[in-house]
Amino acid sequence: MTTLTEENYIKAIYHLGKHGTENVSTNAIAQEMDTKASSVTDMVKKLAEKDLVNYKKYQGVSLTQTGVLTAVNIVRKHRLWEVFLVNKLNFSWDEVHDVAEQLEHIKSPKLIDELDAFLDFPTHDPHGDPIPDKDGHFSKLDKVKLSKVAVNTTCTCVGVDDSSSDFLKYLDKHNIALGSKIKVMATEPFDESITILINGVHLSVSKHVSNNLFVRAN
Amino acid sequence: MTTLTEENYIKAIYHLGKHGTENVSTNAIAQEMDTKASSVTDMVKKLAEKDLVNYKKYQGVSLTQTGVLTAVNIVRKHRLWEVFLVNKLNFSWDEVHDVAEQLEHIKSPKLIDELDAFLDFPTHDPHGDPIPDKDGHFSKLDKVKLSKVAVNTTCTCVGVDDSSSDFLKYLDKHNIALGSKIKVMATEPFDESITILINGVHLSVSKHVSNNLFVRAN
DNA sequence: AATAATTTTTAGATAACTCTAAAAATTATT
DNA sequence: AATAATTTTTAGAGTTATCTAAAAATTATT
Repeated sequence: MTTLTEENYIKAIYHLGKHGTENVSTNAIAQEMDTKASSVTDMVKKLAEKDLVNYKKYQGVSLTQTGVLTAVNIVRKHRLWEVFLVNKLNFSWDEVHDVAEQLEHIKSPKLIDELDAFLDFPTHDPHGDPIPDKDGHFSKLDKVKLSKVAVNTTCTCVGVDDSSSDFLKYLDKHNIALGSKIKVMATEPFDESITILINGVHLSVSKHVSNNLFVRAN
Repeated sequence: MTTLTEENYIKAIYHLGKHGTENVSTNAIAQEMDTKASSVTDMVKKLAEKDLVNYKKYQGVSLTQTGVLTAVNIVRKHRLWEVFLVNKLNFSWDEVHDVAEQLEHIKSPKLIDELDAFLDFPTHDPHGDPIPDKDGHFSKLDKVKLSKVAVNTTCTCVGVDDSSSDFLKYLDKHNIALGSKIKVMATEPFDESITILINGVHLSVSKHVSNNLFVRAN
């Protein structure tokens, strides 16, 4: 059994080291977790004894296979709860994080499987990040910035990078929401704005918008 | 802010001492929490310093006003989560407790208010126990055993006392579920069985059944 | 009312996680 | 390659919550 603290360390190592595969430095973890390097060393030793991380003095840490599995499971829980909060409880995209950080540590396999089914097996969270399935596999389709989508392609809005309330208000105003279908009609090399078709309406959006809106191919 | 452990102690005192008003002995708390009396003394001192309990050496503890409020809030969260698990995630009445024990400690006022609304402001949990509202007020209507209901009265099934799978299967078989309307038709003094009307069907149920089924007047 | 039994508290220790300050190792600079 | 700067680890200590064993207070029994 992993404690709450252990889980948070594993999560940090997972996120800092490209899914836990790369070596992560003690200081990087300390910064991410808002703690001291000496505390990290202590905990990393403990995690190494539990076979959750690979650790050699002064060489940094990476996750073992078990460690990755643990991390992916936490990510799965975190993202499913985010979907629940946004889709069912009227949370906005930028309100969910703190609560999901708490909910992700609830231990009950049945709970998370039933939640998954209740939410209709979502593949991505409200920020457009993929939700791993029960076996830890991620959907192949990755989110991309709208600005990278080729002309004449249709895609689905799956998240934002800039989550400032100004930006979210702008999206609201133009009926751009999670799940909206967007077709890229034309690009304007001059100012890098693009014209999109959304809800049957043509709309010109600036470079800032297309760079901060995540979409997924269909 | 209360820690998880503090919250569990407060909950125990609340349940043992008739909503925290009566004095509770150190040993009783120790037994309830599966810990040692000396640990209880230590924690109770800490809670007293935080003004959550009234404590005089060798005299037992009761909850202060703040303590009761804290306890009621935890009860509210616990019971709302139970409703969620049963009504939305296909948990059975007897599977919910352990998970709800974890979920009740999640800290987010918005979460619990939205959950309340999402569940349509339930007044009772799957065991028939009342859910306090935001201000800590309980519904006046209390659950009673079916055996206490007067002939010719209609009531609603709100919970069970015996939650053995045999009993739950029996209820299932006769279409007795949470929310079922039950009218008491006749009582049989001879073996204390009673005849009820449920889903338009007359059914004779034994003393055991009527003593382990909780209902509420309409 | 004195003694026995029980309950509760205190004292001292342990485990998990954290910290500060100093030492050791690594990396960067000249 | 030697020295400086940085990073990482160790050593020792604090906090929270727990425990065992012994002391103190309360309650029950004779």
